[in-house]
Amino acid sequence: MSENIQSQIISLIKDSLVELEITDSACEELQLDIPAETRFGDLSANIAMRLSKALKKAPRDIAEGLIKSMLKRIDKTILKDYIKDIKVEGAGFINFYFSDKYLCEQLDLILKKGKEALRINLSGGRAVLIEFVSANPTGSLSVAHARQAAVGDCLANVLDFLGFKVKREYYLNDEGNQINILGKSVELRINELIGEKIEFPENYYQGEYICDIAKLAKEKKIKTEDLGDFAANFILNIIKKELVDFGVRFDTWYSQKELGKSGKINKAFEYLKSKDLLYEQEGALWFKSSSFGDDKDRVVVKSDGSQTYLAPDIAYHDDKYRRGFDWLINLWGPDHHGYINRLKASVAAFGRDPKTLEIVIVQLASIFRNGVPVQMSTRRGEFITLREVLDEVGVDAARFFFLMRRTSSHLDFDLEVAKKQNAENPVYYVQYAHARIASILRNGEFKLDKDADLSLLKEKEELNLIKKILQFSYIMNVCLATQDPYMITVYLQELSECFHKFYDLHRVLTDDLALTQSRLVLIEGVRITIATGLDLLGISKPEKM
RNA sequence: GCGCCUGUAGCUCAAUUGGAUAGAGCACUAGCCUACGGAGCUAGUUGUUGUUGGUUCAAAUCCAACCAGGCGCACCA
Repeated sequence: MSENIQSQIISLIKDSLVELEITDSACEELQLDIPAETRFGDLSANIAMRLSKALKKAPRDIAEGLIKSMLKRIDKTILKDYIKDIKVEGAGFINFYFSDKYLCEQLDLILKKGKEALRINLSGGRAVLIEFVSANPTGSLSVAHARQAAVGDCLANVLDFLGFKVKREYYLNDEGNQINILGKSVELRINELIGEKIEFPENYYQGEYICDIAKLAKEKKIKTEDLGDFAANFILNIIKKELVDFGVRFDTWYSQKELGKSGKINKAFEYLKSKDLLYEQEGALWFKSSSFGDDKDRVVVKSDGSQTYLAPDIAYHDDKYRRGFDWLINLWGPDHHGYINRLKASVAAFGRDPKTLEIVIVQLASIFRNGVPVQMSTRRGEFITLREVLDEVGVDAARFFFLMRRTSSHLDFDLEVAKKQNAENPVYYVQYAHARIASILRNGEFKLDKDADLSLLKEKEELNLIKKILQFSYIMNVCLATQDPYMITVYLQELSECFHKFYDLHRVLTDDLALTQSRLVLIEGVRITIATGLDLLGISKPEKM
């Protein structure tokens, strides 16, 4: 749906409100919705209902008055050719009906400009940094990380499509407690290899991979004090490979160790001290986060002199802004939600608007096999990994399934369903539509003619298909507003359904040359839209299956 | 105890961020191949939206309380 026609309609309504001398706060935020059902038109305004109380008039009467005023003026505007009808329906909705001419022009635009016609710039020139996954380099990526990777990558694609300057970043926790324990875990396994009898503590890393790293470290004669770094580096390379194989790339890998060396943490502390936001108590150094909405103040330097995780994080997020980003998006697992307030407090402490830091909590995914939950235990190192899911169902199905549900909702991922090649599996349903169109376009007889007469498209299914295509930009708006790309998967299933229905009722390739050419244009428009959506999801768009 | 998330058809989930008769798929039943890909389509059945109040012209959606499930609540990361 072009932004243009929406704003045209909104100014038409506004002019009518002025003419009728209606003023109310409700008039300020005029908004158009896409009705749930096509029989209620193509765009709908609820302004009459919202004005009802203030004006002490029935919504339908207000709507009638507005429509009368609009119809009087519409001939002088560009909408004359694009709006077929304006009707009051239901409780007082004002429904706008597109003309066939409008639909044809929009389809024509998509054919001539390709996916560029679907693009709208909503960025306002903003630069956004999306930080996601950021898993500690102490083991393979889990399915929880996998979902974060899929959501973050897709969200970045969407924001990029909408004109934002987007960078993807992985914060690398390459020093501290976890790395020390990792090093000690490897050290113990080496001792075991030498033949010593060991007791392996429960909080050490249990996985088989620790033994593999121990063997390698022993061969390479890595010094004991370097074992942590060696293991972390080794595992990081595994993680990088897993992400590449999942189709997720990062622009920057931000090392915590480097951050520590840079002196930026001390500088951040100095700033906070100058604002009187740090104080000592019981031998520890505290950040006055409660002054900025946190439940209580937080320790940044422990009484033993070491830093908590918050210390580098404060400097890290200050640094993100200093690098020129005006919007930060962090994707976190649900176990970190208690951390949101203190980090936002740190942003506010530097005089920045905490709203420019968006924390997206990505809920967990549960893995099922034929409806039976697959048990996971991170402690024993026996969890299902991204690698296992990829090996079993492939990139396309894995990405689609991780993106199929609202990000804030739990997700049930059934490995057997993801492998099925039928209608139960939505990724195949969508890809099948794309392949089917590609197959028709490949026919040896008719070529795509960009100047086809689109006014021949008159069937209900044909017009519905165009209308569905035009909803694409609306979906983009919702993804931006919610910072959640999942709706693309829902939309693509709906668009594919519209296509399959059309396909079943109407032949594309017929004896009627003109009609054939217009229908070829129609399905190419559908193909471009599906392809654009699949690109955003990071899923292949097969010509054949 | 406090905080966050969730609760919609037998199952998995939608519902255009407060709109019109709450919709899809699976499953079940009955149909559609001398047709561009049947990996598809058509028709039928399925509801006290966890409960009770409140706000609103309008509530699955917002607010309050309660019920049930998940996850947090460190001088761990």
